[in-house]
Amino acid sequence: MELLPQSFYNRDTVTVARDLLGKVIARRFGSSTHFYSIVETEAYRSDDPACHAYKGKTSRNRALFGDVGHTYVYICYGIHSCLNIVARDAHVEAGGVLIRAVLQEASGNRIEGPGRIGKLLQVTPNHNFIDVTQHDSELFALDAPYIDDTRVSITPRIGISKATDVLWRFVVHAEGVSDIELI
DNA sequence: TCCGGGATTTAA
DNA sequence: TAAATCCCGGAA
Repeated sequence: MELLPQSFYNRDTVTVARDLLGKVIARRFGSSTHFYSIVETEAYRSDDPACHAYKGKTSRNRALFGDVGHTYVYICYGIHSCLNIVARDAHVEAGGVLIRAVLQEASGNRIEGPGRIGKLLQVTPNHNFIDVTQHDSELFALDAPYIDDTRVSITPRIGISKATDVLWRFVVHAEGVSDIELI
């Protein structure tokens, strides 16, 4: 499998969130590497009140302003480390895609919830600024076939109180399951 | 130094 | 549906 190039992330954050579905996150643990395909994402842009970067750069969110294709990890509710990949085009100052659910390739298990993913991948705020376009990084992302629209639900983002109208959450479901059952 | 927000989780 | 949870950024 091929690494996703930096140009993949240098597009509108919402587009990248959509296109990241089905792509593979690889986590290197010493000599072994584990692979997870992404099945749920949300987009956050600095022109969006729900984004951490909405009020400008701070020491917590500064990774969102950094190079695209790098990680942004933040702590939520004091305990959960949540993983994002920085992605934006030139229209915004900052932006990233939150990884909300993955499929563990080895077992086929679906892991839902950004906090659980942080735990599973053992990421911490020390894992900010990791370049996921580099094969030797602890975390990197690989290309995979595009997931057809018929298998994707598009919904408002969850867990937030601002900008709940935009449809910036993308969820992959199995074939043959209707959107209505899932939303 | 201190206060409170917070892109969650879990249990009932 | 509601309560627990607690670190850390940002302001004072």
